[in-house]
Amino acid sequence: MEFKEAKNKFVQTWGALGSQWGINKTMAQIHALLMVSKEPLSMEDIMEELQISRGNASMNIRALMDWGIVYKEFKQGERKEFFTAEKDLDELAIKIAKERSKREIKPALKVLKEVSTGVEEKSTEAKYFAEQTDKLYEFVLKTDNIIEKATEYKDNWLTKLLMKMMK
Amino acid sequence: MEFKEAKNKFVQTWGALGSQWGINKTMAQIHALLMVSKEPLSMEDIMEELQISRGNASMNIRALMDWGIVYKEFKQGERKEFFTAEKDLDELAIKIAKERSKREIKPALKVLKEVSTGVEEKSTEAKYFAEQTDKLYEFVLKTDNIIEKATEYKDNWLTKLLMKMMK
DNA sequence: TTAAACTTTCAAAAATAATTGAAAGTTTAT
DNA sequence: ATAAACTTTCAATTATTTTTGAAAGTTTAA
Repeated sequence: MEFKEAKNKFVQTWGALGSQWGINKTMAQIHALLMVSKEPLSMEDIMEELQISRGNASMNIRALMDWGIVYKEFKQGERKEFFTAEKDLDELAIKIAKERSKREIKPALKVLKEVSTGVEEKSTEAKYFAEQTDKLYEFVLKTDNIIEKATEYKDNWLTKLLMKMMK
Repeated sequence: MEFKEAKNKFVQTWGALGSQWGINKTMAQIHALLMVSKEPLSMEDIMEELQISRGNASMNIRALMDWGIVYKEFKQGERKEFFTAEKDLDELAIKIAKERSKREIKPALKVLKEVSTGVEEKSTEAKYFAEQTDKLYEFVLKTDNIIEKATEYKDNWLTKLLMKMMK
């Protein structure tokens, strides 16, 4: 397999995986590209390599930086900005987990709490609803807590998590 | 808060959460609705409650059944089909995890393996690419294995996983 | 201060995904 | 075998999301 071909296949696959997980395809592709690039890339490089517009590149790079998984770099004597990906995979996983927890899980938990406790009605149906949403609340909360604990440790987090839970 | 209002809020929230995780909104809403319904619902019920077409209901119910998290039920003397959600949350999580692993992670792993080992070229760039994709492969594989182990246990899976890993 | 080099913004366009609804298909009862 | 009751399919439509590209904004150098 040609290097170029392999790189393209990787970038496409990572992009498709991103889509399936609610992440914009281009965003995932830029990330993929930066993951396998030894040297930081400029916006031009990225536009060129992925065949995308300047606006698209700009917006998605910004989104990746907001997630804290892509960094801006400056090169000696160069005016333009360069970008690199967070390449420590544990760190990457932690950042993504934390961000998704903050943006999606926490708000959902808030709503679950509200609806599970906020209904006065005492019909069988309403009681069942409260029961189920409460269970869901507890479950999601538990899951989120595990993620939170796990991300307190950077290296070998699972082992360390186990240690703490066992003591 | 009115029961109806709360139910609606829950269904909408669950639907939005689904979208953010790459799951069709209606699919997530149907699932949400069934989660809080004590009695099985018919396709009519679902169409009515979510204000969606018959085709939409049919396709998304089928998808939920393919995921193994919604079941068909038959009622005494009734001709039409009724549906219920898997309400055991551990079981639900396991099914979702397994299905996503099978559909998305496993195929991605295959590609990662291919591209990380398939490039002959010996340039610095190509070597770096192979290195990075290999690391990614190992990481995703490790993560997928943890999920796999975790889902071997239905109840209190984490504790049991720990036991096994500790021995 | 000016202008070149570069980045961001955002309305419009394009691409993608979800939804509809009616026809075709299936099952059940008689 | 027929028809009523119900479900599925899928081409066309609609809604949503992404992308473009040019104008506006920013920074740097001289």
